[in-house]
Amino acid sequence: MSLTLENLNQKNTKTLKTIQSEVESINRIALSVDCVIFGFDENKLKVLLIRSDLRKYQSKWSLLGDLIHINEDLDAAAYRILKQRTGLSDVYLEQVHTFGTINRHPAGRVVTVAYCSLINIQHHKLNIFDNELHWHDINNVTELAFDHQQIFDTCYHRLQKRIQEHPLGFNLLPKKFSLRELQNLYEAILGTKMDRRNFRKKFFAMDFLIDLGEIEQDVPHRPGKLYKFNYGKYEKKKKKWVGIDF
Amino acid sequence: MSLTLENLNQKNTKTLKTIQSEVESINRIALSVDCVIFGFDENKLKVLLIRSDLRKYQSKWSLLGDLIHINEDLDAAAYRILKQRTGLSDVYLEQVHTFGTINRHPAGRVVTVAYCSLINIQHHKLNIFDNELHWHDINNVTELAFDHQQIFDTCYHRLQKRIQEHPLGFNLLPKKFSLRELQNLYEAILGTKMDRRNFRKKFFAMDFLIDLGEIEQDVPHRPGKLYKFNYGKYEKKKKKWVGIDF
DNA sequence: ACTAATTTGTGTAAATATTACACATTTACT
DNA sequence: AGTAAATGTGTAATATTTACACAAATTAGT
Repeated sequence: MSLTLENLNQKNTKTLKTIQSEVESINRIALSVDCVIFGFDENKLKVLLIRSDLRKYQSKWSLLGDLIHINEDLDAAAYRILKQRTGLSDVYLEQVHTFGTINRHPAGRVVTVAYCSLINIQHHKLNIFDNELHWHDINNVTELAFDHQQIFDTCYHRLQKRIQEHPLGFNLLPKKFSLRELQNLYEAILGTKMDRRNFRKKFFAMDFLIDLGEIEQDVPHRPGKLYKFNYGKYEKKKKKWVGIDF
Repeated sequence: MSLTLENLNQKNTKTLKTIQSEVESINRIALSVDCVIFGFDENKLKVLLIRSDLRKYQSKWSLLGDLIHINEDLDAAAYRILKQRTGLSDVYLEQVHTFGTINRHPAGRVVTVAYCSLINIQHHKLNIFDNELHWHDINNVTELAFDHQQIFDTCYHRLQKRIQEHPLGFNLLPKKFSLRELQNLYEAILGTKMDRRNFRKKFFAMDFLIDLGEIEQDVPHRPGKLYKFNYGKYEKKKKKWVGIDF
């Protein structure tokens, strides 16, 4: 498109009153939040799904979502919706992306803000099971309702990126974990296999793991040492700078 | 917070009709887009700002924003608003983050979706100058209207990260550029100084620069060679994988 | 108590990437 | 012709990444 008369002639300054009237009337849109909650169990990455609220769509799984209230902070809405749907609190939610194509929702114009989180399934027991809430292996997530597949994919890619740059993974493990568990986690999330010796060398070189002087129990083979993550040291030493790399 | 009776008793399933009525009435919110348009000129990173539409706030600069229409895709709204405010089209906009605290806007509840872009100031001449639209050196961006400082900061950090991982910077340079111009760009955006020899080595090793066999004109010193970026080769060879690093 | 199966724990050499650093060359200007 | 300014280039030291193999610890089965 090129420059049009409409653009040239339009005077963009508006009064507060004009804007107030626009805000109060013609341009209001329903806003929702959808939460993509990742967890890790049995060496598989999982995600929490429910049957859609819309009975019409209950043959498909959907993300945890609801409309946000007009007098509610966006982040607060995300926490409220998560709690309402799952009973979970004390979970850190990160905003990922906002999806706003016109026809994404069958009930009308609804723009949705996607949030995602990573939790330890053992530490965060679900308290509410409405709409068949339960964990799904991410490799079986397919044909979600509405545009939820796209939202899920976006959040999953974000997760893959973030876990390489931040120590998110430790949230998904028991408080005391072995290096094998840590590697299984990375392999599950990144969908790849890694060399065991190099993986260990990498983490030992970072020097953020504390050897607890304990070993795994009840494993049918040589038990591994248990570690915990040194968040304090990480906060002090974390990378300020990376280089140009593409 | 722990589990409450309210949570246990709430039945989360709703009918389509219930949702439709929520979408159509109580929960509608004004949505806006704000654009953070970065450009590069005179070895400085710049950003496009206007005086706020609200006369009351016209002593402060603000981002390019407007309300989105109820029947308009979110991305389309961003492009429309950019065009309306600046006359610019053919500019790639990337969504960055959505800001939704209750009192962020004086005209009422307005949730805003921030988009950002990087353009070559020479290639994209502005056609509209309402509200004193013009380029500001990013080092002089301070005290923006509303929460626009926060939005700007978020977009600037995103830019700093993305330019290290993707070849965005070439959009900001002339079609033919010298390595010094490229380095100035990176130094301006990242706010740092780099070693000239190592910078060159890095880019030559990537092997995405095409030597045009031409040299700079009208420089008061030895002219540098001119290059262009090989987008085709980049698309084929670009990094699929990075490692764990934090 | 022995054996088999499984997984942990460890080291090194080669290749690659990063860093710090200095001087001769080219051009415009006077 | 001389000066000022920026370009273009190389190397040695260090750090990081990669590929790769074998002994030790434990359980389960006999």
